[in-house]
Amino acid sequence: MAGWEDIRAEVLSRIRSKAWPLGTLIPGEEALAQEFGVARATVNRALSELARSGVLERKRKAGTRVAALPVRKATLDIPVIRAEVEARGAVYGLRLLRCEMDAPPLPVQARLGQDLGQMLHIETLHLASGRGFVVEDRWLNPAILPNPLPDFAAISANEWLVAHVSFASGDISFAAEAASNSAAAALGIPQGSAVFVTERCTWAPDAPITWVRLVHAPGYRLSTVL
Amino acid sequence: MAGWEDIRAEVLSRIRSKAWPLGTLIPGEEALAQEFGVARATVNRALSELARSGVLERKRKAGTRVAALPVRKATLDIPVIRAEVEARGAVYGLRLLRCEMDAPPLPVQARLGQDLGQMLHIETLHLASGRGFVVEDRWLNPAILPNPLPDFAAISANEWLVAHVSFASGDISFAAEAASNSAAAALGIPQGSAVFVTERCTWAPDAPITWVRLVHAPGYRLSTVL
DNA sequence: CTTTGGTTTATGTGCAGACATAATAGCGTT
DNA sequence: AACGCTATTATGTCTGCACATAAACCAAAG
Repeated sequence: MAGWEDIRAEVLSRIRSKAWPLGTLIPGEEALAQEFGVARATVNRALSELARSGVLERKRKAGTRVAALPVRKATLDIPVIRAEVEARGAVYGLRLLRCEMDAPPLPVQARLGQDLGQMLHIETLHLASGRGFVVEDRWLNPAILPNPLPDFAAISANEWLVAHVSFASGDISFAAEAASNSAAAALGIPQGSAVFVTERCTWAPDAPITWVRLVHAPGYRLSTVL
Repeated sequence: MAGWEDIRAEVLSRIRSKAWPLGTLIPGEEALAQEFGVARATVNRALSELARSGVLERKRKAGTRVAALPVRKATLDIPVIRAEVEARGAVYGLRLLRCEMDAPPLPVQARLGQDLGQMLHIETLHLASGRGFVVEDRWLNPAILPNPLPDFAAISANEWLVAHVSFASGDISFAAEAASNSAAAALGIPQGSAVFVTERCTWAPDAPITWVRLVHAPGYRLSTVL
């Protein structure tokens, strides 16, 4: 019995054994379906998965070819911070450092693509079993926030947002930086330590929602399987 | 005409509008298919995509529910370094710093899960328009390498491997660290600078292939859309 | 020679029906 | 009450067919 996963495995092994070298045009779905004795839809499913993972490149009419420079596609899980802390077996806690209206700095305005005037600025220290885990520096567009606003000292902005504000698109980026004075102080680490920084920007269909910067405590690793 | 993307959009909007709150069990595929006037397969496709992106959780018999704590899933592309450099409009170059058999340090042995004895140790400096871009520190399992080995001063181990060695599984992780003496020297940056580090470990079906550590020059960002 | 437009063709997606599988819920037994 | 078996049920997948669509190719027109 040949399922789509079997087809995928067989195709993969042909690629890896160089029966179908990099860049080759492989047989069409119809031909493969006949060869494997399955329906074309099954072959389609298998090839689509392989294309999604970057092993194949497919174009209508042009056919399917083995990717010349395979680009591995890894999927990262971006959990809510509380879940991340609890997944490590630690007790989650948070401390609200700041929550006020303010004018965002220029880089933030630039990333949001427009000047929204005053925004809600929230800084939160997330704790794992009492130790600083990550500092969250967030700017929120007040115009799109549903009411009532919660007590951000009790529920993190991070978590409240995913539950109460729909988002349409966004981007995320990761970098290494030297810890700033304030972040280092909040995390209790030497100023200038190498820290892992996540920056995220999310948008509702028509307006920006939030820009957030997470400064992780030293030792943080982001990992996934390939 | 309702395609699976329309169904996906409609389901998403119901979730975001709280018509189906977080954690809710949503109607079965059959019911939705009837409501939308499409085949069950079409609903299945839409719901499967949403589950893949972390918005829904599906279990046989248990039904489909809106994820209680939405875990965003972001897909990152892991290109070959040369492609990454060229995508930035820079000219790619490489310099082989070391290529010799040696005993890997304990942490590497640990990550590979076994002591393989002597391994091939390759250090490469990748250049973008003449400037240091990333230092690659790689340990290769000599037992699984196909012959002949190329001239690693002409083609990077990175690139040669994806083209010549099949891989079955692997993991990847990212962290921020202070630059070591040797890495800082190779990249021409102050020792102790915050650098973005990628560590990857790949396996053939039955034996380890390689462990690699990439130290990126300051300013490197890894980004993707959500 | 270049451009335009139709034809061909491989993939993308749809439908209806069927069986497979996993996991729950309920039943009965000990 | 605890355990294990079975029936139920929602999702997962396959088949075979159909039509839609994008893109390459080729031929005709300018």
